[in-house]
Amino acid sequence: MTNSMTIDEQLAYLTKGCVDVVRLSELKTKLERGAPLVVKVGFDPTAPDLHLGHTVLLRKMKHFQDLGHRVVFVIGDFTGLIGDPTGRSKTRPPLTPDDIAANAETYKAQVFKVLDRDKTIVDFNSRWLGALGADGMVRLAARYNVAQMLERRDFRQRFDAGKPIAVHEFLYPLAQAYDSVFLEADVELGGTDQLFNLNVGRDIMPGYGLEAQVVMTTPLLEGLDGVEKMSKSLGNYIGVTEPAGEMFGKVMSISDELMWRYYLLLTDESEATVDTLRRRVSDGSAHPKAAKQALAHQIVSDFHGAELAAEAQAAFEARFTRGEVDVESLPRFEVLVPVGESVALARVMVTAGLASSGTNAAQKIQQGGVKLDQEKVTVVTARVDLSCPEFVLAVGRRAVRIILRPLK
RNA sequence: GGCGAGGUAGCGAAGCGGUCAAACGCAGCAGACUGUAAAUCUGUCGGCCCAGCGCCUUCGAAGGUUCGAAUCCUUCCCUCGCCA
Repeated sequence: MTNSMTIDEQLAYLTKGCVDVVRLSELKTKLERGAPLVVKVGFDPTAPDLHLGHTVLLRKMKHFQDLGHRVVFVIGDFTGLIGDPTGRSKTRPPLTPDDIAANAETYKAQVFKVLDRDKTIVDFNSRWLGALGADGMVRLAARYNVAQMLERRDFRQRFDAGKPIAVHEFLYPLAQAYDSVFLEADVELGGTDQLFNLNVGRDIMPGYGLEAQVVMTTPLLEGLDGVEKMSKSLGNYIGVTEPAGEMFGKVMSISDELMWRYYLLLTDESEATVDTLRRRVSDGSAHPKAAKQALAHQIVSDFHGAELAAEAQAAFEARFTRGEVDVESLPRFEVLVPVGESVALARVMVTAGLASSGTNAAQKIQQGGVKLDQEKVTVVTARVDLSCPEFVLAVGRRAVRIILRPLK
């Protein structure tokens, strides 16, 4: 891949999807030298449960690996003590060394689904920041001034509003910057919210006799809703450890518009390729569903391999396009029924989590959304008993397998 | 500490003595349409069941007035503005 690409092609590949590149000319110069670049990226040591939003950055790291560069994955176990003030003021509970080690392992398990394990160096910044000592820290702090710190919007706003800024918060960007000094980074990558911190590294490196690093940021990926950023707490995410079928289905559920963003940020397709496909869809020569399936296939392949991706696609087609139900794969719920008696279907729906209450269940039945073994249920007061001990209960798009067990 | 405004269902926001389980919007859910979606349209959106136009519990909390209160009175709690 490396050999065949011109410098301009490499630049296009590496900057695809990036929001900031400071500066492009410097990146070009570095690439022209032909030597592998040191590409550094810092990560929080907090418990990582990665979703596709995180992989935008990981994928960018991989792009550098593809071109033969050295990627250093820095786990910020030292900076974790400070707590990054970027993500608003949420105090982090201090992590024990055991926690950090465990989290690092979790990272590795997930991160190497995208990154090339053999080309990735994992390091901990306590290794050099811990060794810096108080005097080293003072000398580091001397290289930056308060006016520079206040360029950061977050600090500026709090300063102007008279809200407290703890002194150690200033140390966070500095410590992160020192990571770049120690590693002699050529490039540092991060999310757009990291731009300030990354630039601090740029600023102080020349003072250590180093060439300033190039700073590149990747955008926040929108979640399944297409509006909010992808996040676990908003429930609009696709986790990297999710089963292939889940993942495929979730990708298929995004809007057509959002699909192009995912194409750009979650695949290795070039911008030109994506644009072409987009044009073909809008002029009708390609089907949007086919395009989205191809996207889902690519994404699922990254995490589960092409074979499972193909299976997921086949299952999706069967389930949604042809309306088949794979009984075996449905979640099962057991319901106890007293011998000789019956149970209201509405109650069963609640037990299986298909309705929030009996009233809610009754409404769904009235609205024609409930099917028992493919038969639409129309009677609100329908009951089930042991004469039919097993059936598929479907409510809207969701279906579960109900198994009745005799009680006593 | 002083003055003012307010607390209504997941959120936003009406209601200000009966016809209020509470308008309306958003979110949610179900149906139609479809490509799985989006958009659109329809319905629904406190709970219980023997499903009637039945019953129970709601409008910051506790008391009170009244045949009857989310709506009036009292006390308390909390939030938000403004002044110190």
